Amino acid sequence: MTEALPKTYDPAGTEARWQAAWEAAGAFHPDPNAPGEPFSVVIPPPNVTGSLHMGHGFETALIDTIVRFQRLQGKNVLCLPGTDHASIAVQSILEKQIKAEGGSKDDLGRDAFLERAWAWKAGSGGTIVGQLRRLGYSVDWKRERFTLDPGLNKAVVEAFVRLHEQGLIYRGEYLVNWCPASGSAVSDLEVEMKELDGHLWHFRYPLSNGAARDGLDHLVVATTRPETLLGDTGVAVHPTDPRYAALVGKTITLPLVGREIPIVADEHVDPAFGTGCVKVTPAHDPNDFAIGARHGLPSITVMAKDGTMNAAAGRFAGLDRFEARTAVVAAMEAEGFLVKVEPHRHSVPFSDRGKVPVEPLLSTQWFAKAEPLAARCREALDGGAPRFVPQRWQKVYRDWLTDIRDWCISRQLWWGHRIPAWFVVSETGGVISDATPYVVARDAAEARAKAEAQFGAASAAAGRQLHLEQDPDVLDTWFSSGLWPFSTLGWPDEGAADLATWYPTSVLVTGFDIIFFWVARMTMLAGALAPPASDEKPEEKAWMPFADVMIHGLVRDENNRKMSKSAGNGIDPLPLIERYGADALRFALVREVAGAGQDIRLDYDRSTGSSATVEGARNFANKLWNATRFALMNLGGETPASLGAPDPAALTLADRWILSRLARVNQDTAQRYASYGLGEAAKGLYEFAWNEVCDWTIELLKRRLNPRPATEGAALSPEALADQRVARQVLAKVLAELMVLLHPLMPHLSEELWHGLTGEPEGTFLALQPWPAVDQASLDASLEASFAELIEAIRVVRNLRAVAGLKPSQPAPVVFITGRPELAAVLRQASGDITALTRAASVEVREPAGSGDAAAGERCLAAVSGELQVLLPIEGLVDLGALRGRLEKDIAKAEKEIKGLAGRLANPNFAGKAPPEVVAECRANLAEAEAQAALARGRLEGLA
RNA sequence: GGGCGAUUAGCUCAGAGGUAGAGCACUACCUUGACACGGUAGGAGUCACUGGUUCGAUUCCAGUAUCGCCCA
Repeated sequence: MTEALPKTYDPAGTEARWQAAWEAAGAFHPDPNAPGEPFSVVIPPPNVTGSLHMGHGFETALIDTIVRFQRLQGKNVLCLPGTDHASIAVQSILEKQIKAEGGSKDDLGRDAFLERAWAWKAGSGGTIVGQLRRLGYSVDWKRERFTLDPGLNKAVVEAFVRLHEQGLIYRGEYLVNWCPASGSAVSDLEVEMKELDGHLWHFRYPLSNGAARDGLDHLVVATTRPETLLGDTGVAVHPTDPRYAALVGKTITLPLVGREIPIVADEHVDPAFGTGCVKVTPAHDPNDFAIGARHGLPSITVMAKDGTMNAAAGRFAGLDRFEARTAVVAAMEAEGFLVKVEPHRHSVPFSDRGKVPVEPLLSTQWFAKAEPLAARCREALDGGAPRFVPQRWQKVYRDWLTDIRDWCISRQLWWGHRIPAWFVVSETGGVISDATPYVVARDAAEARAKAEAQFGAASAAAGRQLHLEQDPDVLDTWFSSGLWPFSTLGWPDEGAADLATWYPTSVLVTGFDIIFFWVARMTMLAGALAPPASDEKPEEKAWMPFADVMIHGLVRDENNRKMSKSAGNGIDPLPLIERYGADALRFALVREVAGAGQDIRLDYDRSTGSSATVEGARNFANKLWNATRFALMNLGGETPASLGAPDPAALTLADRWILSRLARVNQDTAQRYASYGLGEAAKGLYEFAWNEVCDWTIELLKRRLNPRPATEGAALSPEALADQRVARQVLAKVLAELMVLLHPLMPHLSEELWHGLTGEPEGTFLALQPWPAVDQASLDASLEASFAELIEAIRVVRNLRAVAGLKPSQPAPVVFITGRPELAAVLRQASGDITALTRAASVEVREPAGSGDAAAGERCLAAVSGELQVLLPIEGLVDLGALRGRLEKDIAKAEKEIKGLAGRLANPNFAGKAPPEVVAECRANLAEAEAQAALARGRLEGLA
């Protein structure tokens, strides 16, 4: 890249080239035995059915920025990618396919179905993994994992067996969330409440045998789900409700069914809702289930697992649950039991995956006991582990871990980790029922051995031969995801090198919507299973799967709506990457994230496919490209290494300024990256690179990089050549170091430009370089302040020229008047720079001549900034009106300031109570504002 | 019902107890030997509302309103 670069940066080719080079070189495939402090991140695995959306893009940008920074810090970094097997999602895709072909999964059978599922996975599954590469993700692709991999299956089985041994997994009959669409139980977390407009039906329930109390021969119950009344086994009222006190203990004859059911008193009933009487259907409602348990009411299930009514529903058997609702209401009305119907808005639980209302259903499932697991996590949190960034999310995590309910982990599906439990079906006549004994084991052989030990003798005595059948169900996908932080590193092999080196991991980066799914379940499972603490790691924290949890917000669409597949409002990152480059997209997303944990809105024009935000980042990339292009045209073929460090004595004011700024930005940026202040890091670098490096430093260096001999054609003086070399040294150092600082955010561009600047060979990577040491000797705050004054002076001159209407090409003499010797010195020292940047015909710096500056009478352009007067003594070209306007504005501004400051100082409380340095500063500002106003007034009069 | 977050320039967002910033958009000028995906200059805000604390509040506290999210 020594030839002149094209004028515009073209990201596509560059990005593809470096991605290929990194991967080919195995640049991100770490050795667990390599030196360097371990730093590890396991990426929350995206769903294997998914394709890349902006949320992944965003999370990837964050994670990759973090791990690239840590790599530059010399850490032994592992970033491990993968996908999860998404039981329900994959199974529903396949079932749809099979149905379209006219078959069913049951025709196919389990083995053929699974074969087909793996074929699907090999084909269209995991496209997302390929798409992630387009972002330049510095993960170790050789360690890529899938939650159904054999190794991970081993971990899942081991985890199940151990948790069962510890009594943390049990089997039982409880009300679970049944998703009729997928034909499986789902966990509480996979249920989403939706507000829907429904009805509240009021039904008359007659007391048994025509009995009447206090003139009442019936109760009125209100329900949103009439079809469940077929399963009612009681009616409940509040114990203190005087209306019904006399009826408690009596019975009701259930309409349509004729069952006699008791009236019970229960605290749970809200006397103010409806009539204050509720029907109790323990088999179809979680609250009723609890009431039923408290009062010993039986549970009658009236629905089958496909959402139709079963035989217990009598004449309604076979109807779909929604048809049954209509039919039951009609029958109640016909028989005179319908009192009234009111419109009613209520929450209906929906299955996340199936998109249909879930049915609370009594069924036998496997559960993980949550409380003991959660308790250990809460204790760890009291000790500060894990550390949440931003901290407020830890409350969400803690609240969820408090009053937690048991986790239903079995799924009636085929695609997934089959539950390692074997039923001893020979004990129950070949069928699996709630009463069938079982053993939990690592494989069939172990199961048989355990069964022999437990049941062999009794069976033999009864003349039976032991027969085992494995539970057909699989485990919740999240159960395997919950093991991800250690199952991917080789657990349960506790001697695995990866596990020893990189567990616990350093940070988990994920969205707040996933705190329960991943964060909490990972910590809970780790609490029971993770490898024991090693000597170096404090006991109480060693099992915690990650030290830090960085929570990010969601990416929203241009209308601030959550992007979702069903709403169809997702913004596809891939076209944006093609259009602007992966670096631009990454930078844009990270730069927007300064308010950590806050949602970000990505502007996007759907008609053109453009995004101003990403375009801005692309422009920034192009700016860096051109700055480097400029450098390559001006470094005379030299590199930072061949040029060496500049002699401090030879540096100009501007040189020392930019080197001080560079050191400071290096320091700040490293601190921000390390503490997850990624947005701030991006913003800081953007401002530094564009404003300080490009707008000022490069402009100031131009003259020195291309010195003009005193006379046309003459040789350059030795001084000019020496200064040119200093200018080259400064430019090369600043740009090359800037590329390192930017690398975590814009890996491809920085890699490309760093190679251009340093001339390093292809096989060397910026990605693996050490972070440059902060040059402490260069830090100089007072110098930075002086330089800011110089910049201000130049701006005043430019403003004056613009206000007066001078053509940019027209030279004009510049006179500075200031009473501050140190400012005068800076201006004199920089007069060459001022000439270059303001088209000055000449630059003169002088002190105010006594009271009422003699120059005041001169007819010239004038402006006042603080204690600095700037004059442009020229005749005939002046827009006097505009100039007066400018001065009047200066005066007004100064007067406003004077008013405010004087008012404050006049308040005796201020002088008495405010800190002395604030008062002093206030006085100084007032003096300066007064001086400025006086000078500007003098100038204005001089114009008259 | 409980909790959390947001409300600052036309738009998207920073910010901090001492009189407000950036990017985009806008206006004027500039095809200047890195870059028009650029440069220079400029205009633009009662910091949602009401109280309180304070010498001083846009910033801290309380309440209100609107929007969004989580939990029940």
